[in-house]
Amino acid sequence: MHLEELINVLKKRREVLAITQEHLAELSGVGLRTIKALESGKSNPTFETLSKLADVMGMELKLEVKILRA
Amino acid sequence: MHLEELINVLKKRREVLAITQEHLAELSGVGLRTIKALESGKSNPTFETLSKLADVMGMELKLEVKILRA
DNA sequence: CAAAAAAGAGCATTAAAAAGCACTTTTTCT
DNA sequence: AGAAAAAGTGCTTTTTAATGCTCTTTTTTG
Repeated sequence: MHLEELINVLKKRREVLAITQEHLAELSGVGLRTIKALESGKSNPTFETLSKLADVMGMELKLEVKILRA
Repeated sequence: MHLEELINVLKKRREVLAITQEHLAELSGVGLRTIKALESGKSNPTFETLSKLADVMGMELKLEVKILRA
């Protein structure tokens, strides 16, 4: 999953939960500025930032060996 | 997946592939110092760093909505 | 066991993530 | 259309990730 894709998943999830960037900032403890930069594709977020956002939106980060396809 | 777990997965994968930190650094373009710090749990890696390492070791990062369990 | 290789750690520098503030643009809603 | 809310941007500061170099410790291997 590339960064753009990950960003889209985050945004979509926030949309589904119907919460604002500001509310997400409060819930997650991640700065609003950081969320804005992230969602608008202007940053290379740290694991911790992604983790905080994922946690509070009921998501999880995974690192897996790729499945081989025929 | 928490950071410690992710680190373990990365280390295990490198072990399976039987490559050294140095070789991984060359393959991935991530600095050796960065890999050492990451694997010894002394950093909060960026998405880009994790992505480079995952790519070259045939792994992938995922962000998913958590599955509800009974 | 001794040598070699690999991993980990200290120190310093550079680049950039995170953060807050204020302002603009876009979207939403009445 | 106009108001209000939300999202995005510029600027700045602080913190820290990433990096390289050197050295120590640990692990592997002959």
